[in-house]
Amino acid sequence: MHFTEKEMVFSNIILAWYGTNKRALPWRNTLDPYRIWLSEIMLQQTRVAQGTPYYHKFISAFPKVEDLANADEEVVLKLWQGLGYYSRARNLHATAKIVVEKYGGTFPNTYKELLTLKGVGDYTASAIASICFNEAVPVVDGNVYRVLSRYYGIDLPINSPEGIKEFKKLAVKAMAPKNIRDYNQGIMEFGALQCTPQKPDCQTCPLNSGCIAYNNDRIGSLPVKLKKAKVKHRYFNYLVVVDANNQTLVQQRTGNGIWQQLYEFPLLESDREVALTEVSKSAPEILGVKEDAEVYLFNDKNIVHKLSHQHLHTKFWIVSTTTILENGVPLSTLPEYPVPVLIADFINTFKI
DNA sequence: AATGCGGGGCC
DNA sequence: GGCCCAGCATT
Repeated sequence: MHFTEKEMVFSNIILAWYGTNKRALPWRNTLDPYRIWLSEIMLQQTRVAQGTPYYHKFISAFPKVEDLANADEEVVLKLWQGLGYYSRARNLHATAKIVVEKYGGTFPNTYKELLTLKGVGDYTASAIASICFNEAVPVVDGNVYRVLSRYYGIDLPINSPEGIKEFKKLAVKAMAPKNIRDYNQGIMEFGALQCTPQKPDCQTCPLNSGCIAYNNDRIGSLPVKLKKAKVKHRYFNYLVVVDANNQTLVQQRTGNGIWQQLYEFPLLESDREVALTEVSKSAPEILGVKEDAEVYLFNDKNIVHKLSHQHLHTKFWIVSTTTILENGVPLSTLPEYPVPVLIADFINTFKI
């Protein structure tokens, strides 16, 4: 292996910077693969500040991987509620079961084997392998893309196949294989705290003299990222039925799309807004209640729930019926179901 | 090679 | 309103 001086300088500065600037995060006091894995899954596309409370909740509820494996999926999803990207929770649960059943409760200890686990891709396998087992594999996350693209002046789009390949190669060259555990965490921490997306602190940056972006006034234009698709607008009409026993109906989302396995009220989706008369006409049949049900709109203005690629224009319709629901659940039990934030917010404000 | 998948914080 | 966040799976 050959190291150029530039790469030695880079990794050494990252290591030195990390030594004096690293935060005391809850998963930094352990090398337990279970805890590292849990933290890494939670932090995928998620800020440390948002993920941290969930890490504590999960460690408290499931101290060992066996505890997680033995839990009901619904309990796992309920604890995950609000963190988003719910496939992570389902894959987390599935992987816990595999680790227990196939690996006897001990996580695999190589990048290659870790990569076979559900929800564990190149980044996460590298993170676990390097942090827990000192395997010399570089992590490439959003922070690393930003730091490398700026320091080395690389303008390949970080979300293009070619860019992903090139940055991975560069990451291999730039890393400190003998101190991979600290180097990997260090470059991410550096990206999170010093070389930030907006207004990086270049004045105090220990890498600024060798930083191509900084020295060519290109900080604001690196990294390069291809634009994503436009947001799609959807119109959700939730039918919140209330029967004479204060019961309502909920259902689990199945199939493809958002919020798989989470609960919601019976949903009437349309390509544009619908009026009270239309809802009044169709609600009884959808819900299986008498025609004389009374329908009124709960939220005067649309609630616009924003996801990355979708804006959900939502109305909650209260359907009051004298019918006693066969499959109804007490309104008081609604807080027990794993639901999307859109539904959780409604439940919190809907008090009869 | 593209697209879908959450929610929140910051500007 | 746009961007980004310790990315992954699917097509």
